[in-house]
Amino acid sequence: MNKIDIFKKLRSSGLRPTKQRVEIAKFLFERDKTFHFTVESLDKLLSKKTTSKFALATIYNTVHAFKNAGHLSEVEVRGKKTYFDTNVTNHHHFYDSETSELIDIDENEIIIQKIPKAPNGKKIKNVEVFINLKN
Amino acid sequence: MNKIDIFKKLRSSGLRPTKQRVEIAKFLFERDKTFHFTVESLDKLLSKKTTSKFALATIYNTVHAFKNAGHLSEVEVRGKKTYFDTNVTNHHHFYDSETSELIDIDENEIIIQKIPKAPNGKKIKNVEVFINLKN
DNA sequence: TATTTAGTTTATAATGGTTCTAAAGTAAAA
DNA sequence: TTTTACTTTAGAACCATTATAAACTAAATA
Repeated sequence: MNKIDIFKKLRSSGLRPTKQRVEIAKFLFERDKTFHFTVESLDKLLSKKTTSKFALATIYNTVHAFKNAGHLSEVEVRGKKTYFDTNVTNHHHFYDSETSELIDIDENEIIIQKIPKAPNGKKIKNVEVFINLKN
Repeated sequence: MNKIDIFKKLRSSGLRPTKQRVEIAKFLFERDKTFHFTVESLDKLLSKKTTSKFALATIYNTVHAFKNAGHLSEVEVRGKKTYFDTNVTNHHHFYDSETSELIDIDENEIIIQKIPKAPNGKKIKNVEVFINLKN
């Protein structure tokens, strides 16, 4: 994803391509593989990999803006911090609590044969499978 | 579950049956159905249903002691608060984000036909299925 | 291009759930 | 009954996250 595409991605989401957003977007989206992070880890990585400085609040703002625009998804992981994922398709996760590492599982790698009906008046929005790992 | 059983339950977990623990245990475990709660909701319910007073720290301490003893499980729900569950068997959940309500799904109500292998050197500890509901 | 306007970044304060602390209290052992 | 070890408690501390409001900047307007 080149700079023009980054600009397009931001503009089409109603986000001004500011210096900070462009740099964070480049860092997050110019990748082949899915990337998982917390705001804290992203902050550390950004200060290593770039020369710019980012206020912590800006990282929070930007990550939320990207999430609201559908460019990031939030993954529920036991613990205090919120994890984000550059993979925004429906998919599942392995979680290794030893290393706090998430690994994506493609939607079609899991087939559920039997599932209960949703309770009265409710519908199923989505199904998340979370596989905890051990050594 | 009568008072003697509550005492046994506590004693066998190495927990002194103090006034507070017994009252909280009675409230949590003398039920037919699974009960889901957060520390906040438990605090409110206890102050309604009992005449005793409990320091918030005591509720935290007690809930963690019960969890460590295997009498409660923790459920991962998107959001800030930690949810607990009196159902400590392997099972799954519906979650209704409109009402913040959890509903248990018995383990055998979900059959997974296909599942990926665990990554190199790792094993699968457990599989959690979380079904988000909508109206 | 200069000016205005609306959106953005920033440092810092505030928030809120949870954990820590250490003093007072209580159950169990001696 | 005395001692010991564990527990409760109120309040402080913690820490991830959100709010605030002043300084800044991109984009629109003139």
